[in-house]
Amino acid sequence: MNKKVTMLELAKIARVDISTVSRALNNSPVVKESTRRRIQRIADEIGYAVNAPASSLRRKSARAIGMVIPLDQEAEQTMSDPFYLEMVGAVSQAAADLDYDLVVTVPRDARQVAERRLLNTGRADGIIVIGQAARIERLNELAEVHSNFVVWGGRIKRAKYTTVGSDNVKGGHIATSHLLERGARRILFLGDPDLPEVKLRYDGFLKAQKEAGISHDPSYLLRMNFGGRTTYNQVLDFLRAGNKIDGIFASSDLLANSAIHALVAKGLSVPGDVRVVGYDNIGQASMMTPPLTTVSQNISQGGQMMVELLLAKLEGEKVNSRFTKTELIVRDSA
Amino acid sequence: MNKKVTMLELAKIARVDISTVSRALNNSPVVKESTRRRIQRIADEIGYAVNAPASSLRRKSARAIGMVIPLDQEAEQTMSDPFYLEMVGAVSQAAADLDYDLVVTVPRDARQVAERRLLNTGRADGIIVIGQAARIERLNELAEVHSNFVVWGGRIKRAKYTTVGSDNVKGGHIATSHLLERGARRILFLGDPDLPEVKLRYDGFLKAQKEAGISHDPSYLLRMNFGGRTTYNQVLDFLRAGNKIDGIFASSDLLANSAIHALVAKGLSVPGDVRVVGYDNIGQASMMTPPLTTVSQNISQGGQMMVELLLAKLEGEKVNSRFTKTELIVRDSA
DNA sequence: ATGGAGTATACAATCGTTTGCATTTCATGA
DNA sequence: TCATGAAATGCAAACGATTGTATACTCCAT
Repeated sequence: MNKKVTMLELAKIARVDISTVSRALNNSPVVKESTRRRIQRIADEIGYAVNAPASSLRRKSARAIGMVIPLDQEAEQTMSDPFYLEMVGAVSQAAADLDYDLVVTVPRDARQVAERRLLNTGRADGIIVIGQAARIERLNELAEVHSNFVVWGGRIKRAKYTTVGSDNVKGGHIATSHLLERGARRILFLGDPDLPEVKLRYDGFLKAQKEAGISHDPSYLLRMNFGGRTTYNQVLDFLRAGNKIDGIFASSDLLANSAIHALVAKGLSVPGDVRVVGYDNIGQASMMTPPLTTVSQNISQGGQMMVELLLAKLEGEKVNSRFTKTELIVRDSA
Repeated sequence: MNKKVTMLELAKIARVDISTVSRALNNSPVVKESTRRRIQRIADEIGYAVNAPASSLRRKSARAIGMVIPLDQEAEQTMSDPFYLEMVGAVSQAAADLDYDLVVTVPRDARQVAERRLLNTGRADGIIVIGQAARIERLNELAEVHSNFVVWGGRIKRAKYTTVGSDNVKGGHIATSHLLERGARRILFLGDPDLPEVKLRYDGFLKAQKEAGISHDPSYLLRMNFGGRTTYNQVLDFLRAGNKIDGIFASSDLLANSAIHALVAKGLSVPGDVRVVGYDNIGQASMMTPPLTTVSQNISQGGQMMVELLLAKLEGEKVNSRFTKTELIVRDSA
């Protein structure tokens, strides 16, 4: 049904050797400019496109990068965080700019070794892994065999691989300072400090208050996972217990949204009575109604950095910095 | 750095011909069971994995399906809708189950012909396109050249390709009935009826009210795009203008969330004074605090259906039904 | 004219699998 | 023991591109 044009046919039409066609299409400087253009024109006319598998086989490079999005146990929850899709988009575009395709894998359970498979089968030249959470050891193992992968996530001492992410301590610091500058003194923290990234944000949270000379009540911390299924009730209970707050730093925008709902339900106004700052700057944040003040992770920049770093590694460059920071910005809604 | 084990080496170790190895790994019935197991064991030991490009070249099949997520102009907005990522996850898993990889492309502008490229280069055997919105004509053109693609979206008369999606009219009907059954009489619709899917939901919305003998005031429709950047203010203005409502049917969960914020800001309680129903059942909905009542599209099932349908087409089966419906469920928060 | 330095193109090997066909191995019955 | 068919394995030709090396072609200086 589908006519498969091969390079050989194209060569015949152009009355040159197939090797010349190949060089022409790959912009080799040795082919004369006029021939190159002629060949290119014919290619467009007959709708020829280089066969990827053949090219990959010969080149020993798939011109594709793999992306692994682990979901661990709480598949549903993690999945629903818009952050991930924004990252897929950012990486896809950055890859496309460099003429690479993106092979996405969403391993069902963490035990799978999706990364290894992608690399060993030669389907991808390198891998981008989103999030390390509970997989640090596994990634360390992988690092001993393959070096061509980059991980999105916070900087972790014992990680033996290249990481890209924002400076979470700084992010927590910025968010908290934002609240302090606006007069908040009794700030509640939302998130699970057992998660590495959240822990760092919490550190920044504490640091900012210490610097400002504010004494922080350690009970002003509500542990909850990223999903936020329980956030609403937890916050409500916290308020009902008589705790007074004038600020909330939520470790994700999802949690912030839920928290705002709870505050309003309790008759508090945002940001009148309580100021709320989120984290991530998922695209939704800016349209969240009212817009949410959040710490931006510049996801698009992060995706681009990961792709560039990965390709640099593939080309054998020594990537000296093991950790690269993306920009952080407070997007204020006020 | 990376030792590349080839099938030939594996064959030597196993002291058989490379062709036997190939057949063994592909579970050909002609190789003796004992040899098959022996070869498999050795393969595991030395960590051999079939080289994908070579296999694809020879087989003339990439064992990969492409997924195109068009973002049109309002890239940001569309992108932030969690629906898309859930779909990526669903398709990825369905594909993985059938041993296919997933190549994701997020074309920057709608003018690109990402689908064609993926197919022509042989990088993907078939394509899944998410959303048709403004691209119906382009997809119709594509359909004349390639038949191996499936589109997610509402059923549209002039579409000449295979579509999978939920029954949007029915969905709108279900949502509206849900509100009516609970006593709502003055229901506001949120969404842009210029979008095909939304139009159908609106039709269902009208139909349900007509059946119930409720006269619907056509001014109870706030046009807004999926992004929902303006939803909060639009709803607030609508209320301030003195319009009374006791129900809202939002054509997406994002809009519903914004609407709830606006209602609460106006001093109305949800669902006490106004009942709100969303659409999509993005994972977030159930944890949206308070949980949102929404019409579920069963995204996971939808993704699976698309993959199965696509593979059936690839195998030449005549896919008779041009439109396949996924299940619809009202997830009630009450 | 002719040699030589470039420049442009052609030849042919190769990448790692899969698969049609030929060949060997094996068990079985005569 | 040997022919015989079936079962298991081996041989070799693809698949469609890329690339090192060899050849042909230009153009100019002698």
